[in-house]
Amino acid sequence: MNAVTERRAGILRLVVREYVNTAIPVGSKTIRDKYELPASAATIRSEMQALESAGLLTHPHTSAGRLPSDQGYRFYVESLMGPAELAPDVQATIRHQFYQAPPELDEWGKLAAVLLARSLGLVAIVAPPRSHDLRVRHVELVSLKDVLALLVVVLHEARVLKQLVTLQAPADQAQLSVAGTRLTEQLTGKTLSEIRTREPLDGLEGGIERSISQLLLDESNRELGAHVEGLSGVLEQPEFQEHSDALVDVISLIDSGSIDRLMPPETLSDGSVSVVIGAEHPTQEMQRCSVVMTPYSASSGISGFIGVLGPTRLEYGRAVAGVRYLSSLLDELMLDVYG
Amino acid sequence: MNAVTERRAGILRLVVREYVNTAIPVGSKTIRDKYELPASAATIRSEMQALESAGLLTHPHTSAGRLPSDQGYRFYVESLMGPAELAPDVQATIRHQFYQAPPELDEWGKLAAVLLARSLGLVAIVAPPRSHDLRVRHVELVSLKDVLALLVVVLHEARVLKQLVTLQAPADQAQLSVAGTRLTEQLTGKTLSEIRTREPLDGLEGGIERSISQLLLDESNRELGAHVEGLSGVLEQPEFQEHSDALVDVISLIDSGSIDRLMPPETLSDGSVSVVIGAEHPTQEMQRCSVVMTPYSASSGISGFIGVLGPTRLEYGRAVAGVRYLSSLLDELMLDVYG
DNA sequence: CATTGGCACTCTCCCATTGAGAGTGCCAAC
DNA sequence: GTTGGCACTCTCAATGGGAGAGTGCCAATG
Repeated sequence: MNAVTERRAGILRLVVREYVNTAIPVGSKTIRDKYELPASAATIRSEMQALESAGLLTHPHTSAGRLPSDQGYRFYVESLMGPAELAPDVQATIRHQFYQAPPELDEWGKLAAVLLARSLGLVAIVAPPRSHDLRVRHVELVSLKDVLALLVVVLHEARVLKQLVTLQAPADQAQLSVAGTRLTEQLTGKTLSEIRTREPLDGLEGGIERSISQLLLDESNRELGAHVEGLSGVLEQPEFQEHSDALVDVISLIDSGSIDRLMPPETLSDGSVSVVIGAEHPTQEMQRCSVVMTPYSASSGISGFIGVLGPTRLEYGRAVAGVRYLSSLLDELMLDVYG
Repeated sequence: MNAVTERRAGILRLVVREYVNTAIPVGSKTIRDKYELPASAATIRSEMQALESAGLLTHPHTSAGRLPSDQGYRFYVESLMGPAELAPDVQATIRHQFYQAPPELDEWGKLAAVLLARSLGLVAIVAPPRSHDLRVRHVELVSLKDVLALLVVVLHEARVLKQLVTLQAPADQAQLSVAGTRLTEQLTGKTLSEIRTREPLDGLEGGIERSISQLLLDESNRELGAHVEGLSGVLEQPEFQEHSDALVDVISLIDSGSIDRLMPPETLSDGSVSVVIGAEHPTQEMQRCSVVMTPYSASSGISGFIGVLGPTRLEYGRAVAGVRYLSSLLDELMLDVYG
């Protein structure tokens, strides 16, 4: 009775396509006229009833067209959507833009977010990876004036941390350079915990060593500076024109920086693109939205992720393709540079 | 006839206060009952008529209460609001928070934006100052692997720039350190234009020198990373619940990063807090909003600015007080550290 | 037995009407 | 100049068709 036959699947696919494009509940007649099915409206109606009793379509009210339920979208994503790949020329264009940009993790992340947001008209979020343990590569001290100096620490993935430090006693640039070299020798390759369990240095270098510990600690606790783009695009979606309360909730989440409630890490499956549809989302305020996301650069430490967010009525195929391609591109770029 | 007498000014002040609190057009009776004026509703009505013919009040429609026009707000801000200062204990609390934060321009900016946005329920924007000419203080090279190295340039205001560079020939850390020292000697205190007019170096150092020029150029062209906070707060304002199109326009501007169209520099008067009300704003999309902002740290180069943005119906007194205090605090902090 | 045309039914959306309420504008009286 | 009174205007919310779209169901058909 409510088994999903070939034809029903075809109709579901058409309903999803049509509804995603128009945002208007789609009726049996529309589908017949527009896609020239070899069946009458009545037949399609009864098929739609079957799809509805299978939980894949819904009714806003008794006499309106059908639209996909969360499970309907789920079925579409799993079985009907087909493989999602960007066209080769699009891939080339995107790749070109990345190789033009300055080779900075932050720049890439921003570019990825902008491209995703623009092309899909959705909110795009790119969170940079965090190294689980920060490893010192180089230490440098620059004298600013009398007892004030700038401490610059270069980490293994070419990240640069800096902090103003106040010295116990005045020191000139020559002394500071020597101290920097000494500290680099002592600390290269060490993590925070390794530095802490060492025999502490004394004098000028001891003070700087403590500053470095503090700096590493601060950095590992710092909230990741995720890139969020495309708010304005999603504002124009009809679903948010009407239920503006839903939108306010989501913007509040974005605004308050609770990225992990927008794109909860637990829904990230093993390295592939995951799709979270409507009520599947663990966060209450997000249950009118869908999220398409994937981790990247999981090679070392905590991986970052890249994803898009929009109303459940979104183009899953294009979203998955875009997210997948950009994540693989980021992986590749990072591998090139940070090895 | 339409001269603004003492009493009329008092009534205007009350209308502004009442309307700012309630967002409901205020009628003659409301004002009389709530503030116990020694005059009847009819008298107040005729006074309000005078204020309206002077262009300070408006009518949404024939039989509704009055609300301030842009010029009404302007008059309020100029003449009725009184001096705007934060209470001393509030000042102390804020100051305390700043001295607890890490001494980083970026951290301060963010904190300022968060505090302003929270306390006023408005969008707060803090744009960091840009040095007109970037002056090199220190150059450092860190070897990453074979021909890949990290170039770190410290500027005069303790800003740190970094860039990955590919060397023409492999070099070990010792060679790179020597090159860094040489470059530091050669370039300390120089600006981009000064570097360019120098006799260029050759070999390894020549390549790095070109990278430094490029890095300085990129940095001076980079759009300033302004902090924007409090979007969600302003979403709840009743004016945006209704005319959500106006909101969309503003969010689009914020989202697209056109900070200078939100808070146009030309409206910044000489170092004091400026208030831009509704249609006074040069940007079309902003003419339903007001902006309260001020520059800070104008001592050297291009100053940053700090400001808030909301519907014209905003608490000008508190906004001016908050913006003024935070800008002076930022000035003070920057003077302490960057002298 | 799946498919089809036909037809009543239901629900939304739009529009006009209505009445209550709030506030004004004006006038005559003080 | 100030006041009370009163008619007037406009919004807002509720009401009630009427048109339109789409369904649900049934009986007829191949």
